[in-house]
Amino acid sequence: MSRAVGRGAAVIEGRPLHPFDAARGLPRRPGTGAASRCQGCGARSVGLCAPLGPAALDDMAAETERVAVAPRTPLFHQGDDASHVYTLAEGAARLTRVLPDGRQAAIGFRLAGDIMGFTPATEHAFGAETLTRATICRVDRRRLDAMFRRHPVLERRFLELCAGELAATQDHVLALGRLTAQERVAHFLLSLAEAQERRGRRGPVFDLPATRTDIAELLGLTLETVSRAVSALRKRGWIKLHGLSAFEITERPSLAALAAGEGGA
Amino acid sequence: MSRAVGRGAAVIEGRPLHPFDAARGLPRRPGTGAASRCQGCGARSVGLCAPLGPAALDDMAAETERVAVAPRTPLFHQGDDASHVYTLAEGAARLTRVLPDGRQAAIGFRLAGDIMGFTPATEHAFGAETLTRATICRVDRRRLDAMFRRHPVLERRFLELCAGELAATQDHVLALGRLTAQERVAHFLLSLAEAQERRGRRGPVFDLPATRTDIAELLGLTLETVSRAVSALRKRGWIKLHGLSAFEITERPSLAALAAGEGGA
DNA sequence: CGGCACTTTGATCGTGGTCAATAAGTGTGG
DNA sequence: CCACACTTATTGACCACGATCAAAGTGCCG
Repeated sequence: MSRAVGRGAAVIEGRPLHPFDAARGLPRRPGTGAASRCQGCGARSVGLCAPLGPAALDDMAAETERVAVAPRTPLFHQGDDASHVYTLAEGAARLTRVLPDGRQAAIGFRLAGDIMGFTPATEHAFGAETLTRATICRVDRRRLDAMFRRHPVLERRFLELCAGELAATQDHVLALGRLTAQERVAHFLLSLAEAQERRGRRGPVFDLPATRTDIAELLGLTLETVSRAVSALRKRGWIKLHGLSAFEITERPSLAALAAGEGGA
Repeated sequence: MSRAVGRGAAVIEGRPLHPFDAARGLPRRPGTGAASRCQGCGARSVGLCAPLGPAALDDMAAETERVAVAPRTPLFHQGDDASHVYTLAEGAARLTRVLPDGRQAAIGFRLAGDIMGFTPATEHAFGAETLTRATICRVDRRRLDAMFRRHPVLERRFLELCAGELAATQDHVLALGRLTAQERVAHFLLSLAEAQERRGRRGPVFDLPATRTDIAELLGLTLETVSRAVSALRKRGWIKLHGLSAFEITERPSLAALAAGEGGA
């Protein structure tokens, strides 16, 4: 339907990154062993391929394209043919929907190991774009169906991931419907920190792979309100900022209580 | 964790309805043919058992308890053991979450054919309660896993339903995050009408199986705001009310435009 | 017909949105 | 390495939508 990426290939650190649609032309390197194996999912407990054995992993890798993508690059748009399913191997991305009048909302953020764009429908109900530099695994939808037949455990895994996403999205509904601006921001920071901890991040400082505008679009607020809420949390001494793209939680219990809505309305 | 139902069995039309936990003591009538078959799911395109053949349906029926439930009856609570999966065969229900301070939000409404309470986690992340009189099919989680092995198509069906719920929930996120009160109410009425049409309802009048408070808790508003929004739509001549539990859409295009957010807010 | 739950409508208040100006952080070229 | 340009964040002043508090109205049941 729409071109996912502009003309010129983005360049970072002197190495050309593949704007996503260019990957269409890449030679699919069929299973040549460990080198082609999808590290991003195979290596972790969060990923799609977590339950697969080595042989199945190689089979999977043969069906998968692995591509580096520049920050702020659309992977697919709302309304596009749902011809592929994506796994985020590294980096951060967000899923967005647009209203006819141009208002935009982010449905959720995705980190390494998360799947994106899996749907039984024929077209994507939302768009996806990277927030940071990222590595993406892409599988053709029809090849994936064939994989399901060869490795039934994979279908079970999809079901688990899908149910997990559903739970996360329901949590988001609760936050949007019932939490105040400051509570939502606390909730967001905390869940971002927890997601990074689940992925093995150590130490007190977490990545903040999003601008105030990104956060606002996720939380149903404006960028000014997000900024005010962050400032308030900082002044209370509950969080600390390190530059623009990192933060630290200094009073987790207080932040958690606020995020859970224990402030009394 | 918590008792789902109070002591006395609710009685409607002189016939005792089973408060849900009482069903635990009911004899499970194993597959005695068509009479025990789960009509609620087997008969429609929306249900869990839609893709099953007659033999598989009987097998399924043997594993399923079918129970009539009174209006406003909790089926399970947030935090309960996720020991069963439920299908709504008739009637309407809602899924709710509560915050520690007592604020309550509805995650979504469910109509005939929808599944409730399916999760890979060990406990329910939300509670479910009927809005109207309803008929529920209940399957033990472990028996369901066994069913998955006997009828792989069933797992695929669960995946589809799960993905469908995810899409609906994401839509809800968009509505909560970006639509005004009136737009949300328009969106709600329209999607309720569409859900009933998908289930075969004919004619211009739709059930409204929810009070203003129910709708408010679903849309992240107060009951007064919902009432005002409904009145406004009525005064514009876009909808009509028929008593307290039915409504009619008289200007669908206008309502749809509003619900989609084309008002340029 | 009476009682009750739900709904509607009104008046006032507060959170967060909007518009606007300043400050901090980041990247680039001299 | 510093200066400049640009992006992103912060803070302030004001306003509007929806929340809150309160009272009257309507439909539904016994």
